[in-house]
Amino acid sequence: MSDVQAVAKRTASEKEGDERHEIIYRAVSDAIVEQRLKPGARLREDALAEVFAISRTGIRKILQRLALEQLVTLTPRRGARVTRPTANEAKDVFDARQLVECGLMPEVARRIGTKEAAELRDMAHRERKALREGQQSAAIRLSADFHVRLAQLSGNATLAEFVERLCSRSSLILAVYGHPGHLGCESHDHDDLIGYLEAGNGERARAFMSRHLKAIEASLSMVEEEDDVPDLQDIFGG
Amino acid sequence: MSDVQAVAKRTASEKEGDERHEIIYRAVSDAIVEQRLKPGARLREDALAEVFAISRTGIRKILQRLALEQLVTLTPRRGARVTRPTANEAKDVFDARQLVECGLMPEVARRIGTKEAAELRDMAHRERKALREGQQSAAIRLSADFHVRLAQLSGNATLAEFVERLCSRSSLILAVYGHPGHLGCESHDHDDLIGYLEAGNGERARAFMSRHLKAIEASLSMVEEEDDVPDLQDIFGG
DNA sequence: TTGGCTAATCATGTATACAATATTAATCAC
DNA sequence: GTGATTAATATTGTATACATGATTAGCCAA
Repeated sequence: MSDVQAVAKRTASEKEGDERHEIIYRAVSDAIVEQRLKPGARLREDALAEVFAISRTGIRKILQRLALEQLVTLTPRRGARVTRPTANEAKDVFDARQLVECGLMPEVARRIGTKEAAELRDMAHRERKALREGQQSAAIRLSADFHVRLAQLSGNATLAEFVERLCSRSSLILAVYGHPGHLGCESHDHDDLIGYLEAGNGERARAFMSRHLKAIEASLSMVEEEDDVPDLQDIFGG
Repeated sequence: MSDVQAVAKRTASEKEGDERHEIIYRAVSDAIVEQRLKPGARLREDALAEVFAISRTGIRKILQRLALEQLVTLTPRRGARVTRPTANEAKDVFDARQLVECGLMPEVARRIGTKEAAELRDMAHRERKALREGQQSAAIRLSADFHVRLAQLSGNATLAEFVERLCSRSSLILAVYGHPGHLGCESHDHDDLIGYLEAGNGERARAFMSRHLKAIEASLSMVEEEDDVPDLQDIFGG
């Protein structure tokens, strides 16, 4: 039995039965966000059902949830694949982040305390460490978690959940359009941001977050790779 | 069979088979948004399965989708009910609308054309008509649709979908905390807004939308009714 | 009547069986 | 060898059966 199975079963017996689904959902979701499952990867129901030792019924429920969060794409009778975001979707996601994440900064600056700031600093620290040590997946996750935690500090659960979705999708976007090895967020950006927030300077934090997000978006190479019916004439010079 | 034929056939079958679920989903979703199904109403799987003549499997899929959109609340082993939003959730939803809908106005003002403005005017017109004629459900739907259509005009599908969710939840909030007969949106607000947008005055539109949303929120009576263990001493004067 | 116990009923959670469809492999004609 | 046609295989879609847990009803005792 794999680790994932063991964890799922143990927790199931300890907690209530419904918790198992949540764990499996997180396992798949994490794998996608951390880019261990890459965009375009096929997710067969049977295979997942075997890996997690539950029936296809439970897997389908989880796949549908992931589909509504736009992490996987469900094509009727052709199954599930990890979503490959289009250039348009990427633009929408980053525009949305500009509007929401920047808009939240003043409120976060008002609410943040020394404890929360310390927690954020710790996350930023671990992110840099993961980057230095070449732990790509951990770094990606910590970067996304940082932005989500920030949004949660606004106290608005609805907006925080929305930001969480946007960050997950951003991870997919980076996987498709980002340069390998280059994570979206610059090393010290997050630390600088915490400084402005802790100083209560909401407007400064807002402006910095705006630049931060623009920098990430600018680092992408937005070329739609057309993997269906490539024009050979065009490629090999007709 | 050629590729083109295969694609054509697949697309055809998609429209047939999967469309039924979508129709049923809309039927339930509409009933909730239009307040024909009121917050707290029980949604039994068997009953729904019988009404729509499909098996419980399909119903569960739909209920789970509605649960993720927070229109229904799924309690393990106790089934589904139309969500009864808390006061906190209501505040979060309207704060989110302030941030997002207002933030979109400048872009909408830039993009709106005469055709789009006419469409919006027609919706506003039909909304007023429905209100006059006492068609509560129709008025609620048209009001929500107006806000959603507006968000769609921004060109950002991600944000538009988010606004759609917020408007659906707002309908639930109005059902619980609103005064009966008094719809959230004032009669001529929507028309005024279109005027600002068509004039290309994004900032004016933004400010107006802000006041508009604040007015709706202010019209609510935010008293959490405790339906479990009501204090009889308190109620009947101890 | 109130309180607590047990049994019966009902509703949901899960797995599995079967049907429908897509994909792949094999065959044949040109 | 290329292309088309058919057979096979694989994979998802749907319904149903059974298990599990919740609610209600009935009963008896205090």
